[in-house]
Amino acid sequence: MATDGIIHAHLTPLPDRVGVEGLEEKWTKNWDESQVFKFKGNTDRTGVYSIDTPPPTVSGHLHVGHVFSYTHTDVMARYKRMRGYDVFYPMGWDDNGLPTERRVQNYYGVRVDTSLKYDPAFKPPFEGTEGKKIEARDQVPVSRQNFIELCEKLTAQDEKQFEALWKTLGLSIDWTQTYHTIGEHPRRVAQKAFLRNLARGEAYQQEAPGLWDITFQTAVAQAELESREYPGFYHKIAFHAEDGTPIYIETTRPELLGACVALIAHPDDTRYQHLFGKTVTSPIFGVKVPVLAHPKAEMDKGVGIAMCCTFGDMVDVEWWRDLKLPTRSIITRNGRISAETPEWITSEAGRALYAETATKTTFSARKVIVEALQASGDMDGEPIPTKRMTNFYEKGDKPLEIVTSRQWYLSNGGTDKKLNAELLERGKELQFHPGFMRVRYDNWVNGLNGDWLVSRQRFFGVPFPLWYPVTDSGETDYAHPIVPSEDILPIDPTTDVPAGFEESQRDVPGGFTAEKDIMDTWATSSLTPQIVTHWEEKDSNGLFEKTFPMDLRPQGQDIIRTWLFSSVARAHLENHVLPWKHTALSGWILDPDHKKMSKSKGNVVVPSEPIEKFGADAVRYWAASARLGTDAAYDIGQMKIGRRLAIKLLNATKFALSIGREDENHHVGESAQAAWDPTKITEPLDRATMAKLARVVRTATKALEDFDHAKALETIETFFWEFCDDYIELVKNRAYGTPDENGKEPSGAAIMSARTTLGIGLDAFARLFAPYLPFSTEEIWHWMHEDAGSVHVAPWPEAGYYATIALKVPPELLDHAGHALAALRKIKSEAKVSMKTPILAATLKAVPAGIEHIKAALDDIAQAGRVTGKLELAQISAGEAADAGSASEAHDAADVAPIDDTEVLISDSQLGEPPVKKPKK
RNA sequence: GGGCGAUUAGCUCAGUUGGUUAGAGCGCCACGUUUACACCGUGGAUGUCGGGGGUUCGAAUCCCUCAUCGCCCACCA
Repeated sequence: MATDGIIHAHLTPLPDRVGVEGLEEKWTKNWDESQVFKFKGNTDRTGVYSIDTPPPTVSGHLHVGHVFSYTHTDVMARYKRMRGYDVFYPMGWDDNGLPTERRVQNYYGVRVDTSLKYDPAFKPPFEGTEGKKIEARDQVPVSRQNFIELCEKLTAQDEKQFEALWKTLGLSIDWTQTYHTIGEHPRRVAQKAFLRNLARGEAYQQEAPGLWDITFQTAVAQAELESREYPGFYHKIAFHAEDGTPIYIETTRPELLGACVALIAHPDDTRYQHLFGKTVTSPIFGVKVPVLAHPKAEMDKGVGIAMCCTFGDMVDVEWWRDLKLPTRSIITRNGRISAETPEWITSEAGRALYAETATKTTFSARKVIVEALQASGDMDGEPIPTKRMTNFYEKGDKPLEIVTSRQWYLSNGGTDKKLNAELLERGKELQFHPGFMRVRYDNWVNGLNGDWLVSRQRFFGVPFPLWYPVTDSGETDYAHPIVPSEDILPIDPTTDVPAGFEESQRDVPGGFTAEKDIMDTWATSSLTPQIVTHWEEKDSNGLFEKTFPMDLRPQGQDIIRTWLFSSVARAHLENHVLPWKHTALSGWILDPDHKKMSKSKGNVVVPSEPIEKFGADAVRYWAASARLGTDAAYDIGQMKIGRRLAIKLLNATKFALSIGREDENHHVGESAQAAWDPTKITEPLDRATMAKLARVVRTATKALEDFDHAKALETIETFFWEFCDDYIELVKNRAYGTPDENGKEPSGAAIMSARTTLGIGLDAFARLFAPYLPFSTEEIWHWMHEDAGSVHVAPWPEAGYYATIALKVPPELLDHAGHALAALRKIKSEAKVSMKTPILAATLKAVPAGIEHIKAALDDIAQAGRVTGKLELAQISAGEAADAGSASEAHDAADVAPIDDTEVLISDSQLGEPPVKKPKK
């Protein structure tokens, strides 16, 4: 826009008939070529808006829920771009972790073996076996590096597909900034950040009992837990006091009887006071265990006294730690009872029973023990079925066991109260949208019960960049890890050799050995702000300083405890800042029956389907209609409305542009120049329309600043329909220059005023709708501004500009004029005649201000309503009308209707003859 | 058990610091080919604001309570 406020338009030929088909392809190609969404990086941090995009998992398919939340982000990105920000909007792909590992295994028929060397000539045994599982015995072992290469190969195909879909949806991503989480750069960042944590003492290793998944054979972090209902049985079992009295306990896990180290009751429990400090004997096994008191024992649960085993659950761990109990572990890492009979079971009967359970699964072992207890009479009654909540690994399907192992931990405020308080403080600093989502963060941080367990006993992922010395006697010296220098990262310790050693010294006394564990996938994902901004990267070119800390983290509400929290923790420890100012949480997508969409329910909608059917703008409209944090139903109806809106926008713009052309002695279909000079807007109705536009721009802008994209859309959309239904209808004749009933033509100034208002109005709508309907707005933008570049880098409309045009004319003038027209239309609608039917006479009634407004637009109203005779005006007050309505039913129906200040009533109307229908051509 | 959110027309949802007689779209009904739009236009009908209690001149809105739904956390004897 020029400084004189004149909007110069270069009008291109218009189509005879408009449609939304094909716009995605046309403009996606154009945007690719012109690189409108490329981050420029030529301003400082204040001119940049940076977005930490969630990298979708590239295994499998996207579903329509992705479309939903990514559209929310894209609306914001496009809005900020139009506000003049250099928007930094990268896309990542998450291909680090179990889903990808399993997929690559099945697709290529390979599995990782960290003992193998990298083979550059490796060819996988299978290719493209999607869908059918390759049995483990048919999988060929490969080195980690080979596995990563296969993963990159496979995901590259998916990424292409995903990228195409995102582009079709109109996401304004800078595709030159793409990353994937197992890629070299993210691996380097993850390892470097870990080494920094290690150097500062925030990363440490510990041998401790912890939750363990027996299927995946790995330790699991608190954040990856999921409680699920799991069926079990209560067994009432008798221990025996020294005098032989049975002491009954209740347990759901009798198979752990052999691992029992104590019985525990609450210190205040009078029933067991006499037993504290004494020992009891376990049934059959005959092992003596102490009866102890601990406040964590609950008097009203079961019989009030519990068997403490190492380890049945996390409370056992607490008791074991607090009461310094011995470790008597009988469950192995694969979830089976260990083969060797433990030395603490000494009785013959006990050892025989144990041998019977050895190497059995917990399920089978339980059966053996229960039968034995029933036979010996130590079980009271039958097992009572129960459903209890049990911890599962979120990706696993067997309950977690507790085993003791050496693991790496990262401080996250789970043990350090000061850090915990600092992280809570960061949570307060972060602006959550919607705000109530903050409590989920607070709940999580307050409920942490240990540091972040980051090591996983898996093979695919980012390796810990560590080796350990092997002593001369062949022991691994975990206490003195060997670290690489930062400049050689990323490394794989199973194939790379630490400085000062040679490959021949691997795993030999006096040499070194690799840390074979990999990091939790969140250990990489938690660093996406550092990854995308090229923290500490040589090729950064100052990118980090221009983009970090970032502005926005959009993400799902389900991963506040993982992705959001761990990112905050990492940035706090490494950069001493919050990684972003805002976080935007989208809701769930529910199917039309309000069930959450998920693969297992089989109700997932593939996003390409609705995009193809209704158009990308329509699907975006549906997504953008839902506020942040609010669940939304998959709603085809809403998409149809979006499609209708886009088509309406095309048609209204076509009209506004075609009508302006005749003035230039041009016909529709030809190019033309136009200059929409705001000083040419002189008619009160036109000014009122600009006044309302100013108000709409102000409201929409404020809503977008508050991350309320849905409210902004609603505001813009409502006014757009008013603009079409009322304003355009009112000024159509004037804009055409149509003479009135008396043959009087509108003045040139009046014609120009209408045409300019139409032009400036539609120019504004193109820009206001641009974040929501990027394709149709780009189409119309190019109809009116052929050489002006993309609407998506055009400036966002400013309320002040339109307010200046409006001068002091109030927006209510448009409302009154619109309601007056509606009143005239109602006469015809109720008489069931064509809108072309002339009105011979009518009286319009409105509040005094309304009368003034109607007078100011009377010619337009009369002509739009085809009033050929006298149009009278009569003043009423809102109060009068309401009183009249309730006091008497003798009034005209219209008088009884409740009115507000902008309502216009009608009476004494008289219709003429409907026009004769013209025969069809 | 603790917490968060929701409950408004047949459906999907707005409803601001409490303020006249609670709104929109879809769907429904009726009418209308009108030189932007039949992928359309015009007009109309539609409510125990989940229940109960309270504060107030006045409550969809604030407080208490109950119910239902969704989610988060805790609960493994």
